Amino acid sequence: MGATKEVVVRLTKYKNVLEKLRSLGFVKVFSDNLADAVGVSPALVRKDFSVFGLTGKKRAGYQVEELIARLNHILGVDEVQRVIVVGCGKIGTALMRYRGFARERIRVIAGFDVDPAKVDPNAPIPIRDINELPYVVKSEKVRVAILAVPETAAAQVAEMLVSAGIKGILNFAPILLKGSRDVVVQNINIALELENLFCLLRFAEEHPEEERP
Amino acid sequence: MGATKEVVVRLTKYKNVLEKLRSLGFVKVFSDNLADAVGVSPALVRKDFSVFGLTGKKRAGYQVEELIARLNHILGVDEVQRVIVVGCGKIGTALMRYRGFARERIRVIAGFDVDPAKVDPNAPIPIRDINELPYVVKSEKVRVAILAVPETAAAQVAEMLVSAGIKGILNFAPILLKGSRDVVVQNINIALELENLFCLLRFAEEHPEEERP
DNA sequence: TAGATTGTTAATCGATTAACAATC
DNA sequence: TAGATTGTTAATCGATTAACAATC
Repeated sequence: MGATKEVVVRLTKYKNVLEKLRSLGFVKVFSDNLADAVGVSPALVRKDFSVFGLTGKKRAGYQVEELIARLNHILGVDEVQRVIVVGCGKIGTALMRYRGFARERIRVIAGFDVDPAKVDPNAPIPIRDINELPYVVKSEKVRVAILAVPETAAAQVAEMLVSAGIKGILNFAPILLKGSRDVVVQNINIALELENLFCLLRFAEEHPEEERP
Repeated sequence: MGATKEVVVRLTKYKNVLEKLRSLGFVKVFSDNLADAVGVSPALVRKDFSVFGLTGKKRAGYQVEELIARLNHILGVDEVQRVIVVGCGKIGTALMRYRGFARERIRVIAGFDVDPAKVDPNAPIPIRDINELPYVVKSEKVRVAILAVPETAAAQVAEMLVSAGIKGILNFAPILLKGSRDVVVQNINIALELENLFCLLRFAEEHPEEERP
């Protein structure tokens, strides 16, 4: 069994590197090159590929173009991925307009907020009342939501998302949401990441000889 | 050797749970409780604690108050942690005012941008010209920076940060920055997280019997 | 051909867990 | 005391890597 979270994360990284190589005019690539770029061992690159039946040619490496196409297929990003942003505070609004999404074929189709003052159905990316969420999710067949509400509302809104039929949540609220059989959750806790950074820093300073994680 | 990134991440999670338990009036806690809250095994909680010499009492568990104090000390968050935000676009500005930081004793002391129109040294959190960065980092002894510049500028600005003496970078730019002996890097690639989410979702749908990562 | 690189197997490594003696 | 929980050891598990035969 290969499709662990770690493998998926690496496949996505390989793909991103490959796209950069392609834009530089590369036609073929060796496991060695990808390993260096992503920071893993060449053996792991080949192993990851073999799990998904991605093959190369001995001595000739892998075809960049073909590899990208097949990775896109495996990763299911052949087509545009549609998401909604729930909570249009500062973080939410920034995410709605985040430029990095377009390049990855991710499109934010709507934002939602409880505050009537924020609602604006005619904006380029409409902001709608949160009560309309279940209806929109159903009619637009949205499967993934970005959750950017305050901590106090997070658990409750998350439940609402799940019962509306959302299958994946990228959670920016500073609370550890747990996945279930009904929903996959990815938590991004910014303050926690910073805390960890300070902490890793301290350990790095105390034990300068050890290698970096 | 225990202080891997994973252990540090878990210690921070334990601490956050403990703070919530404390606010609920808990005085003692068992490894079992913490394990459930964080989603790991009780044995792992005890192991993590023993690595850092955190001991409890058999049958009486751990003292919440004391445990928090000692975790804070171990994690080095006894005092206020000061950071700067580099790049004051939408994400950067949102991060400068992020409420989640205050609770974790993280303070953004300044923002930096290349755009003179954004510079505002008299704002509550001043925004300064990026050329002043090396000076500010030195005089204010800043060790950690949040990088929120566009992809095209990221590598170059990161180098500038390192030569200015920054020791830790939380990178929001959609580029995989690598750490070195001089700097610890934590990458948060929002688009990549979303892509992974879509992908995990697909695998979860194809293999409904398997457990969640 | 000689040399290089893949695909895969077996070995290694590290992290997690089961289990249990100690003991409150 | 009996029962419960810690702290730790040994076993397990899974992921990574080393190594090498196949072969281009």
